[in-house]
Amino acid sequence: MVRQPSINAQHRAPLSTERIIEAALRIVDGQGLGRLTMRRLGDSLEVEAMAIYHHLPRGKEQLLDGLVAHVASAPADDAPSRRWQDVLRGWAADYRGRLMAHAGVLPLVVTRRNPAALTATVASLREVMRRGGVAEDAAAVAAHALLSYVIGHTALEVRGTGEDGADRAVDWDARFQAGLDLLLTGVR
Amino acid sequence: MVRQPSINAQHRAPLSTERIIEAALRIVDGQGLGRLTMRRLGDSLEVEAMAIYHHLPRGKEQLLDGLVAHVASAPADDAPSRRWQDVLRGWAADYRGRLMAHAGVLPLVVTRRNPAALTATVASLREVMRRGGVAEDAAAVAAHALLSYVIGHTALEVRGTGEDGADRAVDWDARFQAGLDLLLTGVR
DNA sequence: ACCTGAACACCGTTCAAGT
DNA sequence: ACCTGAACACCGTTCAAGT
Repeated sequence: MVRQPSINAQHRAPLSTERIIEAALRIVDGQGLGRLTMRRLGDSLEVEAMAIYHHLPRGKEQLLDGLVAHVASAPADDAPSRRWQDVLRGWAADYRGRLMAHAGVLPLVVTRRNPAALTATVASLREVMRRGGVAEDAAAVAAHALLSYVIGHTALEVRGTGEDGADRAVDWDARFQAGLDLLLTGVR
Repeated sequence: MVRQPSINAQHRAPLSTERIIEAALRIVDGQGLGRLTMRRLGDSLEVEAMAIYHHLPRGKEQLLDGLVAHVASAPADDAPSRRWQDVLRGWAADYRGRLMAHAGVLPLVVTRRNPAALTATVASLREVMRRGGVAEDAAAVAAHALLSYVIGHTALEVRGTGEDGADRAVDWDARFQAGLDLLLTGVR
């Protein structure tokens, strides 16, 4: 008889860092960070948990770093035709949406020691302002303040921190925009 | 023979929620959030881990909520003699110091569903501005933006996200102040 | 090279029992 | 009322082994 490859291994996309991160993100988004487990992650990839270590030798640490990199690294794309204020407003809206869509990784974004992702993002903001004619120092300050604001706002929004008294609900979209304007109008 | 109380139980301060939270904070500050364990916490209180459940029936969830409440609930104290801008500047400096001193709980502050602590804080900021003559809506927006900025900034600072290029180090104090001014000068 | 299976040292939490 | 001890179901990770 001709040898048959095992059914399990057949036509199964081979494991890759990319696929692992995506599966992990799916678990975090769907069930929360607390349920992201090496064993559960293995299950969802139809593989034993230990197979993951072949692709991520540093284990769960590396997995979490990968999630941060995947979510938090989103530089502004500078279109020369638009005013820098509008470019930053567009970026801020996108970034907020991104963080809200993956709220489970927010605690990781906030404390993982993974400079690369956020540093690239903050650098892109600074560059947008520089090209728009903002002075070096002011651009550096505003870039940091802007990213800080967006991250902090998302943290408050995701927790629903904001009843004005007890009954009046918060219009998060409006509040986000208003706070953003507060910041941007100060920049020269 | 007269009965002797057991040596272990003698002259030992009885367990209390307060003492448990403080011990937990000591572990988080000294060793990091990842090393906060019910068993280790028990050890540091010279008690079996399971004794903690008598005071915190909801277990570790309740413990983490307690840490957030302890660290994140720090309203501004309004001194009528000072300008509201200076009151907020003082509060911001304190709050930043507080979060930096307990950086390990930052991920909890950012995502735990515990409105009370942050809501009280944001309400106090709004009140300071209201009494300073800022309009209702503007005060609500600015209060949220201010807390968002301070939390976000601390998150970036604690991670050291900010090399301007590769070599130039960031003066976090100066940057924090400058970003704060950016925000406050926009408020009327 | 890539994955598995068994094993180890640890978790959070329950439950019955002690005082 | 307050704490203990044993137990349970789960973790992350190692290591030798399979193909």
